[in-house]
Amino acid sequence: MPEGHTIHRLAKDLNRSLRPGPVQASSPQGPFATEARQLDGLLLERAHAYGKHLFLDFADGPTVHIHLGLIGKMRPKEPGTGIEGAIRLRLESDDALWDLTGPMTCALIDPADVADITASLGPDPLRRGARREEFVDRLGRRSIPLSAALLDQSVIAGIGNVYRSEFCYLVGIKPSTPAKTVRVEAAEQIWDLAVDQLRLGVKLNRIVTRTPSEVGTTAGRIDEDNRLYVYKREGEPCHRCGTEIRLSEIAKRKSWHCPTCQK
DNA sequence: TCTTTATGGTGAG
DNA sequence: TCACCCTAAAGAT
Repeated sequence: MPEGHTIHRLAKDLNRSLRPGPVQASSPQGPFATEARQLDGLLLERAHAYGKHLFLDFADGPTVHIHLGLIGKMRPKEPGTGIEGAIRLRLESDDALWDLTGPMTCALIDPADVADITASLGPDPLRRGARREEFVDRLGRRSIPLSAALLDQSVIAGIGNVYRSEFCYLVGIKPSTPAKTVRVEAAEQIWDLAVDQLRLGVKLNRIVTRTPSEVGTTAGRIDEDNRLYVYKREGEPCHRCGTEIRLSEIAKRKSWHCPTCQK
């Protein structure tokens, strides 16, 4: 479930559980075996995230660049767990074990590569120093639909298909609205939303856009089927006005909105 | 036991 | 614009 919040949360968890190491690295699946051997036994300097990109810096060694893509997962396992599934990279310390499966990217890179990657990205609302004006400016230059621009990682880094629909709903704008016609105040509102929502996403390790009182909890647990306003809810009534939520396709991905609440 | 879907992105034409 | 990459769980039959 990889949008930006997932990757930043991963970086946090990896820092906490694998640092400083030394870290044992292996690639049970095979394709990354040579690279894993290069990492084996090194100290993890730090894990950090930029948008949906995860970087693991090893002391006196390379950086591992991981992008989970649509189906990739990096999951903690109980130390001693056997090999199940197609594990591209396994990282182990004395008391932690992480398995990476199905990543779009898993490669060894150097600092220049890291710079190239981050330079290609728009501001990341989860990073300190990210500038709202930068986002507003980049959004204002795009004639594509707002919902498409929010998916464009060079406009804003870390937003994915869930957040884009939810943000359009929360600001009350139809997803197909050309990005450049969105008022500056609304663009600023979207950025502020992104900062708040992704931070909450990191904290909860899941996307929850509805307010706590709306979501409801059972014994302190979040009601999983009640976390979002529009995503994957086509045909169901809007939580606010009751109108049926509509599904459309924008930028080759599904997009949901309420035709009444979003004009 | 199939087929489909998924919170993503690249490269060729 | 399209084909394609990666994996696993959910849904359909």
